[in-house]
Amino acid sequence: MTKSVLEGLNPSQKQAVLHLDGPVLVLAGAGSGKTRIITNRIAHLVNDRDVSPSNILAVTFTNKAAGEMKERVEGLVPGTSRKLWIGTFHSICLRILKREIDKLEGFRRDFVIYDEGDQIKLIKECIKSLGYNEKVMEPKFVRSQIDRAKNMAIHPGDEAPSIYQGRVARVFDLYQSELRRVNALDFGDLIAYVLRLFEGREDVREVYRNKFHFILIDEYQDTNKLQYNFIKLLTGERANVFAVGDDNQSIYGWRGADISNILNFPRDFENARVVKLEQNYRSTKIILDASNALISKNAHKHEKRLWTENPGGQKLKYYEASDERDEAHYICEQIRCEISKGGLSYGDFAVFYRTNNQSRMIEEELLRSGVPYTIVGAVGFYSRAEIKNVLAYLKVIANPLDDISLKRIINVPSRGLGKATVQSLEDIARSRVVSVFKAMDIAVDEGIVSKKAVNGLKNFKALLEGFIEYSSAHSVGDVLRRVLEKTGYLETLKGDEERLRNVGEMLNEAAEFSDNRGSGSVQDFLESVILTSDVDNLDEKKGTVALMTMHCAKGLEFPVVFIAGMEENLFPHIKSRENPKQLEEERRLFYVGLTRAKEKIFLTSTSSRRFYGEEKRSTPSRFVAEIPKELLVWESYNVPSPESSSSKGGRGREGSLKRKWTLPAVNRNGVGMRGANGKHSPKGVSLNGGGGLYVVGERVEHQAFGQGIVRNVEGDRDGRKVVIMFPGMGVKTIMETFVGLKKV
DNA sequence: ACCGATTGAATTTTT
DNA sequence: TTCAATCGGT
Repeated sequence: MTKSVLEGLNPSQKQAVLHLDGPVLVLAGAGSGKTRIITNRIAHLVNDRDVSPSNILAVTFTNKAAGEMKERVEGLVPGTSRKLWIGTFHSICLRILKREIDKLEGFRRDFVIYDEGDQIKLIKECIKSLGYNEKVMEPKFVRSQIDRAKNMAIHPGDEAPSIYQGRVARVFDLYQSELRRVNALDFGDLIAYVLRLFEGREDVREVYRNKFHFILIDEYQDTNKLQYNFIKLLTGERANVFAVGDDNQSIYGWRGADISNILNFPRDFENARVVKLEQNYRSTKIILDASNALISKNAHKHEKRLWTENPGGQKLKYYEASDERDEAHYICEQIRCEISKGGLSYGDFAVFYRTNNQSRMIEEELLRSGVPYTIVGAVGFYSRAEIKNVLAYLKVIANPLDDISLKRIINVPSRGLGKATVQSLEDIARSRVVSVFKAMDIAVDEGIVSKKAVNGLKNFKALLEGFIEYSSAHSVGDVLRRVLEKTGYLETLKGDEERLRNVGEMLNEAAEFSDNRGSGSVQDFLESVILTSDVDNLDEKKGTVALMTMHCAKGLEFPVVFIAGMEENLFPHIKSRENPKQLEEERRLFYVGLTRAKEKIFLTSTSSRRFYGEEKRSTPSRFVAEIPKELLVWESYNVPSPESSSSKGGRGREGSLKRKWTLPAVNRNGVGMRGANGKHSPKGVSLNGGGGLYVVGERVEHQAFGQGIVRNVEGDRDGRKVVIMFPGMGVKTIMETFVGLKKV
């Protein structure tokens, strides 16, 4: 037995690693060392049980996780990682399809993958050509419906109840055949077609069943029906499934993840063994207690209690800012403050938020104070128009049947091929059942379009054919460089620094891709671009503060974590308010955020936030109140030291900002007073202490409003009133003597 | 066919 | 607020 495989593992971990044949569900709480379990188990299989690495399939949630796992396995058993199959469901299925898809009728191996934007464009066309009104049937909505259906393994023709009938189903149907016509697959198809292949071709299925004797799946709580079917079909009788997950971290319900996969595992797989990993090695006791308390508010979960031997640590800090700028500034100051204490570097910090748009202000503030940061995800690099254009060129080069991409670039840069020309091309394509690419020839030969357009079409077609020819013998980097040269696209971007930079960045990436992988074809590059998420590129060793949504944060850990925007209607998000199930998912999301932290957590909210240009009042999230009060410290209003705000370039806007800072911003809660005199108070409590029954910061319970937190005490001793913030219900002012009010 | 200007819609979360 | 789509004039 290889010693290193079991070294330092606790009994449950050992049990999981050593398990023999048959299904296992490892319920691995946050920070319980699940990655280690998976990698060590792989090592154990290979080293001690003579399993060939090529007979092992490991499914991870992100490419990043796959890469890390590969590395760790390689460290344990050198030489194995190359033969292992490790990757996301999507990348694994892509790998299978690239070998097998021509066994499905009407598919070719040189297909491209459509991203969300492509999907929407195609769906829009389908809606139009079916004669539906796209104002009524929103393409975006239809897309999400189709996506959902796919994730639930529903086919267009299926007799499914509800929304999948009727017009959406008709669009779905047409969309699928259009995808096939243009030789493209969407995300869901990657998995769905593998399934179809396995179902329809026993010989193919047997090849993979015989190959993958052992299947390990990480983040099992976030698998959907489609993925479940894939696993089921692949394991067959053998059922050597090793599923690792934590139902408390299921946060992708909206994407079709089916929490019942993990909840029903013991029923789905006969004789399944369940191993619980309940010891947390990541966080301080206080962080763990807070997380446990929070998640206990959820009804649906496996019973599991995380514990730790780690020391207590520091209480969570909560700061209520006046607005986003204040919030961002607070975060900035805290980071600088922690750094100045020594021992930590910028890379040890992460700032999480619910929605991507929240990153703006925080980014600005970090920039202003010179704190290095990395934003993960934001407004996707790949969703910018200039990048999409460049990618569209590559897509057409890889797959000339791709009408959507072709139409996108036909007049970029402008070459006299406008709406009318495109319309005639589409007419030709439809009537003769050919691609738009082909239709260009026909239009030229038969002179169906204007003289000017004929010329433009000729040139454009020749240009593309030149690229295609060139790409057969050159790597993406070269191809892209040539595209930019010959089309003169860069010239049209002149003056727009940012766009130029983006395209330059894209070119770098393509060149790098070619270098790293010897050949690096256009198709390979496109696949990597579309299947690679932003988190995959996050480098913790870079030494920068990481900014990301809590969804992105899954699987990561940081010594110090900030969670911004702890406000009702933002987190929990307004759209998940009505549905208790969705509310529970929001709570799990918060749980994920909290459990990323090793040492310190800062929570922040604002009392007013701008939405689309409009300022809206906001109240603290109910989740804040769900953290036991003895684990939470209310931070007072925290005025920045004079140097820090004035030394940074005093450009126009900042003047007014500074004034904001010197105002006792939130007078009504009394906390602002202390801050205004420049003194930092570690606790924003007990300011009015001594006199009345209630003190600021204290937790109270109202017979009707439930639990709340005292924000201020007003009036004199004859008629003292308490101002209380009830999470989710707002701020109320109540007589101190009211009988329905008591301390908690 | 092209350009600029006006209007309107959008904010969950992502492989 | 910011972006994209649409409109109308040239």
